[in-house]
Amino acid sequence: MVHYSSHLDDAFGALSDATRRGVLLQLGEGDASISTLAERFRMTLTGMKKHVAVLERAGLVTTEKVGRVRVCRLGPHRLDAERAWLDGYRKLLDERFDALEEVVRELERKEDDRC
Amino acid sequence: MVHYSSHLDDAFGALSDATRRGVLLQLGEGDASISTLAERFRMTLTGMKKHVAVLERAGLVTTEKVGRVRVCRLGPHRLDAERAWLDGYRKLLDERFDALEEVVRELERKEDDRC
DNA sequence: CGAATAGTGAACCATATGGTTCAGTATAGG
DNA sequence: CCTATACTGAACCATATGGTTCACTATTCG
Repeated sequence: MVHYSSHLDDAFGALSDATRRGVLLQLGEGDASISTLAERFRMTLTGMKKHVAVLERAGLVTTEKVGRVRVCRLGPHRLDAERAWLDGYRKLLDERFDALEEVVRELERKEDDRC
Repeated sequence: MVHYSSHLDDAFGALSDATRRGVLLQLGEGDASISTLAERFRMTLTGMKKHVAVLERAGLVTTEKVGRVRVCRLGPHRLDAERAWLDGYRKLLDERFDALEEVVRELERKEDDRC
């Protein structure tokens, strides 16, 4: 079964791992090589390379091979769409909550009528 | 290898699938049964139940068995921590960008001195 | 040149997703 | 009571994660 992953899928998926979130914060301090990242997160080069690949696919990180070193830096993705989704969801929750409140008020009003 | 998943892991993981995001938006319109959701997203009951289980583990959905129907509704999780993470990341990006600008300005100043 | 360093790729392993089918259980309703 | 409905659980399948080791390549540097 082929899986068509959207931008949101990739980004949220990339953020769903503590190591990858840590790598992003680390790269915020400055560019780093695979080795540096691997050492800091106590992992093999190969393991870290896979994480970087996931981040790269999501557009969160770009890499460039300089000599024998692969330099990793933060990519252009600012997670705007993801933030927008969360905002929309919060608005939805608020509306839903308001609707429930309305129902409660309605019930209370009827209750008052009965008395 | 035991995997200790954090709250952020679970939430971002739950959001990394279009069907699950759709289910959340759908539940924003009102509570729904597994059958209703399965039909709307053209999936078997079993498949939908698994998605709901993931959303439930993330605290985004709560369910209640009423007779033979399992009613799904939006849970208490407002994704505040996830939004905060995205905000922090954006701030990090801005700071990093500012730092790069500073470097560029510095280089330009030296260039001017040389001339 | 030769050795140490940095990365790469294949292979392997365990678990989680994202689905399915199929066989069962529980309940609503005539 | 009987049947249709709604869900549940086990089993299965393919792919993605999250790791590892090991063999290999490419580069730097003395």
